[in-house]
Amino acid sequence: MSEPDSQHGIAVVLPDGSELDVDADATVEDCAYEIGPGLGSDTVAGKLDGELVAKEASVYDGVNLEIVTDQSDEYLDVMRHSAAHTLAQAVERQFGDDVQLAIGPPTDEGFYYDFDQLDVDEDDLPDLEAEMASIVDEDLDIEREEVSIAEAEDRLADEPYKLELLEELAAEGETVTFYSQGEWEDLCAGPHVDSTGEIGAVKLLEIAGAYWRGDEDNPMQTRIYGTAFESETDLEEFLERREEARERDHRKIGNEMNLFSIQDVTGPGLPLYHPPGKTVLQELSSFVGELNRDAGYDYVETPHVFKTDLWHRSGHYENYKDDMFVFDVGDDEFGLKPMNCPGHAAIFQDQSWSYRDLPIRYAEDGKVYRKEQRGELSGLSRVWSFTIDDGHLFVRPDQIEAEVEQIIEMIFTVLETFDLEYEVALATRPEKSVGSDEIWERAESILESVLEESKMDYEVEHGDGAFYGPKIDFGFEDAIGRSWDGPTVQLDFNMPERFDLSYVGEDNEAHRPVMIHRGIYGSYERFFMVLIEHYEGNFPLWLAPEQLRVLPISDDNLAYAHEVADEFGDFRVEVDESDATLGRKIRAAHDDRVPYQLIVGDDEEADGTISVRDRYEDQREGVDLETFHDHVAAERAEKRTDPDFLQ
RNA sequence: GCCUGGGUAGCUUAGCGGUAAAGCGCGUCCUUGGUAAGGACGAGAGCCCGGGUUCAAAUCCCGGCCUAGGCUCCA
Repeated sequence: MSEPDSQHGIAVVLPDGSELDVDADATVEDCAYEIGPGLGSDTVAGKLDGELVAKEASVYDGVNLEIVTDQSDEYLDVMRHSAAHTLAQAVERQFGDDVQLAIGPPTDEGFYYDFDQLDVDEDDLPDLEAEMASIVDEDLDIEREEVSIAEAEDRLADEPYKLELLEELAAEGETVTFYSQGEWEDLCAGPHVDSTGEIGAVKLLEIAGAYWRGDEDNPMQTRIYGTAFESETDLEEFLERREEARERDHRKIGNEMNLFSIQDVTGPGLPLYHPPGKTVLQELSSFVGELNRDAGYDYVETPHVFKTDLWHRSGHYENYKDDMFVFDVGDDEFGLKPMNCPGHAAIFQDQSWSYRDLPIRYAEDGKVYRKEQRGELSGLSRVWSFTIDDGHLFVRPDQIEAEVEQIIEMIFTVLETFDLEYEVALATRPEKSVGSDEIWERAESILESVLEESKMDYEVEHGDGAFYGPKIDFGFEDAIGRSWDGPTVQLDFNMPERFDLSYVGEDNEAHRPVMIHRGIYGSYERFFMVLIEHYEGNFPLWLAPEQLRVLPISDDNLAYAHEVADEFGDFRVEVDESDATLGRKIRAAHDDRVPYQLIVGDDEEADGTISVRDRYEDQREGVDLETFHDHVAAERAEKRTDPDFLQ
């Protein structure tokens, strides 16, 4: 930092890297006015070293300052925060002061406010929206006020949750800030817009329960979700996008395409795969099977049920029992497997190994069972029974790096094949963990260097690793924006200890191998969900349950239609034999998301050709059977995303 | 598990105290039709389950099950 010009002045750093000299007691707003009066009057809030603050906040020497105006990306957050306040004000106007306030922040998509002692249901939302609209119409000034802790306690006497927050704030400083609008005020760090009139189009979306501070032992509060935009048009666009996302929901498409069902009689979270769905899963399995074979994996198979002796040994019984299905058979206790690793460790342990044998790589499409909380179950994304494309490697410490690299490469191959978007996180040592400092450090630095080499963006989640080792997680988002874990690579120093795994080293001594857990898809269920939503059910040819459909124009062409189908016998092909018009048959094929339709009428029959139509409504007539066969065979083999014969 | 919605025909939904509806799909027939819904007729519903209120319950009340969206955890 350069020395400020005036003796009592300080310098702040602007986004373009230039420095601005201001008085030592300057606020964000003062700085803005210093830059220009237009910017000064437009200032809504500021960002100090990336943290959103009120425009009244003081700046300090050397801070990176960004001015937030109604043109900034952050403006929506500020405005939504004010909308959350307005919601709370509307609630207290309609339900009285006995309602207790918790917190009300903006979120990625809108805002929420948590209340206690509030009995509200969805029928009340329109009234609350109307009340909010009238608060917006009243154009109440939103005023910021710094208040001593003592006075704040006084003002918040009947707000127990606010008092709890205040206790923590008291440890940080002498004063806190209040924001008021009209008759209503709230303990709040801000920032906010200047008046309720600046809040644009508001919509309340949902009521949900939420534990105070997310802790199950705390009281459950009533959370009202809403969103706000600057204009009605923006709001309508948002609602439309939300509706479109629902159209992509894998549960809806799964039902339409007869991929799977989850039925009351069979139990929750236990999906049944119908023939079309199983077809896709088999294709996925053989794809990863090829990768596994190329990478030197050996397939193994383990039962779904083991005596709990195994789970005691692995530590699952002690740490994971609540999530396991456990039952007695005679005098013995058994459990459905929640993970495949103990079974694989048991296979490894069953013989002696030389350092020359390692790495040993076991693979299994292993079905596991986890007793998740009922309220968490959802479609294929969270189920009780699911199949992991599991792999467990038993490696020497010096082999970790090469193996992790190979796994990451396999994961990339898969993600690129499907053209998926994902996020990557490196999870490091948690407080409670097993293994020496030395091996943790080595393991973490290996994972980190592999990530660095791969040149992908990733986040480090400190302390988020498993107790038995660090891991790299790949995450996906579903149609409605929730994120889910997919591919994963985990190092494990614990299981080898528990199973007393060893190999004989060059020195003729027993050594402890390191175990690597990895899933390329993660779970088939979740990956299937991601794919269904990613493609909106329009699977690439190689995955499509029905790849080709022959549509005869009239019954007279039925025999020829079957001849054509026979020519494509190495594909999943059907003939539409229904008594429907051609238009109807085309419509049905589109609805069923068949990649290619082969239309055959008298013309085609006469010269032994087909008319090829794809899911984009493009069509070519008089296509030679062999030409088309060569094309689709290549399209399938190369796992191309879109049917491209006509493109 | 907890909070707030929802559960009516194979699917999507209407009905919300008084004889169970519609569209799609399905079946039969007519039609043999050249590019995203040809026509007629028909079958198909313990209105999620159990209790209660009522002359009368799909509808109101209570309990359960399932489901959607949240909260904590996880592939």
